[in-house]
Amino acid sequence: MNIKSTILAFLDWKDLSGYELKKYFSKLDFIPWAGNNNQIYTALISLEKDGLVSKNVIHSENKPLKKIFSITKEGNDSLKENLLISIENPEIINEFLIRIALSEILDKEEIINLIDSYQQKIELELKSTCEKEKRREINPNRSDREAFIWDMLWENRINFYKNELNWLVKLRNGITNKL
Amino acid sequence: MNIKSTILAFLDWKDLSGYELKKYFSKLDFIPWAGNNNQIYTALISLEKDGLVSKNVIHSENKPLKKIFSITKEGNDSLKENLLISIENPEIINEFLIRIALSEILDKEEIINLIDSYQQKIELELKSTCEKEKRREINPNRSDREAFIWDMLWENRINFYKNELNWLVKLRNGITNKL
DNA sequence: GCCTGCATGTAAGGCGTTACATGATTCT
DNA sequence: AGAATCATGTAACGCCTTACATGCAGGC
Repeated sequence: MNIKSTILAFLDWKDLSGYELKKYFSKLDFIPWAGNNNQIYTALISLEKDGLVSKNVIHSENKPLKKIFSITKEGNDSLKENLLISIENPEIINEFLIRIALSEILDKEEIINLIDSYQQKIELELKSTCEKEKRREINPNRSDREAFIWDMLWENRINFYKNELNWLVKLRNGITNKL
Repeated sequence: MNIKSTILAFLDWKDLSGYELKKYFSKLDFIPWAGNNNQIYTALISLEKDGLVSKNVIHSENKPLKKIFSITKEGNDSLKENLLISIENPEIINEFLIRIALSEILDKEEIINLIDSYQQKIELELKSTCEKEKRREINPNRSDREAFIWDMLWENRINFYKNELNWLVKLRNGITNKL
């Protein structure tokens, strides 16, 4: 799944402008290209060139011009194809793990401080994700199945943070008791 | 934590060549720059230029030349500084989540197939990580504390996969019962 | 008067991967 | 004889982020 297929899938839900896509992406935790307009605008140009989306320029009074994109038949075929091929493994880049892996040089207090600040960060993330889940600002909600899947997406992320916090307690206790 | 600090931390453990660093990185799941020699070799050149590491070229008989790098006093200071500043949040890029988020276009069977192939992938990853944990090929083991931390690193990754599998069961059941 | 939001886009650069290139030795 | 491992490095490219650039409208 690259950014182009993701844009196609959103346009399959409803017609959107680059600006709207950017906003949506930044509000959904499971989408990695958060708030990056360069990629979104250039992807849209490329998708249009390939005939996978069509553009409709809207001039409203008292409003800046807006370019609304729609998915085409070819775009739909391309999306379906990309959804079904080659699943990649999840990429977890947790720089905290690298840090404590290499922390032999630090003394006990410094490591405990590191753990505590990471824990605070995760608690904040958990809180923020829970709030987003409650608000559910963006939600296609086209079927029971889709609603269920989107609930499960939030649950996945929330579980991750909760598990991380449990693991941190064990880590902190272990280190406190050593030496 | 960037690749330079990570290299410094390994050299703080023991003197290593670029080739050895590359091998170590590829065997440790928590290090993201797996098996990328370009970055390692160029980082070493840059670290040497900045005086953070020193180089020792070894010509053994019947063996290719080997450039062994050691950490300097300045490198040690830089490492300690970098270990203590600015923790980043974990980055989780799970393209499977994007896929099912956008899967309204697919029929039930196709989604179930997607879930099953992702589950198989995670099971394989879990198995592979468990094997690596048992072997513990790379393990500085300089203190009880460090040994404990490295055990916890493996546990962190293994927990992630197990939680993902539990979540997948719930997801699959939910979708099976819908429609 | 200033900040935020709407709305478009471009430029520069960093980070990371894949592939290329070379050459010796050791294992099968 | 051929494959794998040891060991070094370079080139090209793609992905992604940050910053820059513009302009209007509405709220404080």
